[in-house]
Amino acid sequence: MAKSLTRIQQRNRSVIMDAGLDMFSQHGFKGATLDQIADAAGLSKPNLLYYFPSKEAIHTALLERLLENWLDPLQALDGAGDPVTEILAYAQRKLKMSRDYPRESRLFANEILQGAPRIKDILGTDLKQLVDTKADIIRGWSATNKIAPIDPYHLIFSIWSFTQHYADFDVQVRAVLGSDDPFDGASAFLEHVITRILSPNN
Amino acid sequence: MAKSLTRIQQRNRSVIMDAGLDMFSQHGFKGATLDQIADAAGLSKPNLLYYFPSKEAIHTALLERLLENWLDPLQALDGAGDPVTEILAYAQRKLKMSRDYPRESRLFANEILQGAPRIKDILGTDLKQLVDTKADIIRGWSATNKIAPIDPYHLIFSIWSFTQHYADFDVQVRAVLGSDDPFDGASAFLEHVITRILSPNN
DNA sequence: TCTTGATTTGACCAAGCGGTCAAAGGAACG
DNA sequence: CGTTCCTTTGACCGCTTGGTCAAATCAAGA
Repeated sequence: MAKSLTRIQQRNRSVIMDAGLDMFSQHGFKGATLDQIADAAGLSKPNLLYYFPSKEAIHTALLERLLENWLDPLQALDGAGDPVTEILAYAQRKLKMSRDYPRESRLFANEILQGAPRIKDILGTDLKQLVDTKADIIRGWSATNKIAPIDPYHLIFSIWSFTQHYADFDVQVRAVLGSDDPFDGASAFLEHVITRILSPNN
Repeated sequence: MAKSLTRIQQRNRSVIMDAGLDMFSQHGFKGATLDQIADAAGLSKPNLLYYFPSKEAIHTALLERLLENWLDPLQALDGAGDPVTEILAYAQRKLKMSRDYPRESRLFANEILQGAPRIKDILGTDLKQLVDTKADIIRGWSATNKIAPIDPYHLIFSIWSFTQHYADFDVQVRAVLGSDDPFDGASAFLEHVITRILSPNN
């Protein structure tokens, strides 16, 4: 199926999705126009619609591709590993995603901000199930005193919010810090805070 | 000046701004339409434009009103108070704003996500200056060992991101937690984490 | 070279959009 | 009751937008 695509088709679909990601992540779904996307992709608008049947289709394709990898960092959290190391590594993976894929993060943020009309069901099923599973693991670690007692759900929310903040609120962060790369500082802060919160000595 | 407004003018401007806040915070600037806003306000579109000269004007008025109070919680952080108490109280004030004014938070989030085209200058001046001032205070507390050493900027970012998360990503939070009110849990988490991070015993 | 299917485009369309305007309807006050 | 100013509206306009279509161009194999 996927192999039946021409080289030209592969290239153009890829170029279009990249241009669409630029526009949708920056202007939101309604704010982005097909003309902008076509222009950014270096194609005419009818030509763009030869590869994707509609604006909606581009957006859907982007969202689907995003969701394939969006949960990977949390999925990789290993209940058999060292608790503090695992949670810290998870947070760092998430921060790295904000650094390497800020557009994807903003695409996701736009979708959630608008009430997640296209992925609300996934949030309530796949995402909730995954978080429940990992929260159980963390709760277990707390119960056996391998980490300090803590609410696992809000811990996960705090990791999400903090790491995504550097992608979604990039402009604000750089306005305050003076446009130096904030990620190294964020990474160090993350390590310091998480180890301090979770270390079970008391 | 402001007193020269009729009762009807006051009421309608207020109703329009409320409807505009609903729409802009949910759909973004481009995603919201004058017809939607007029409809939500219970007015005809020309009537709406009798009170505000343009869609842009409604949006600007909302942003200006927002910015009047947006920085208050941080402004109130008192360098003469007890360090941990002050920072914790600041975070709780910020969380309360997410609880009481989620639409304002989302309006702000939309603006920042899109690159802050209308308030970027404020971020680099007023906001930066305020943050610098308060960061100095926090750094001072760290230096004199009244709180544990910590990067004040990323501490502030973490408070922003965590507290605003419950307004901006409300749908996701409720999808995971099952639509129970998340704010009490968030508040307890905040208190626990901040005291633990900042307590200078070591 | 010819044919076939993939690719590209200029011209076009209908709907939705922000915004205008002249005229009608109300409210307050003498 | 009449005047004046505030308020409201239906009809309309020009522009942008997502999307269509027939025709032109191109690529590749027989």
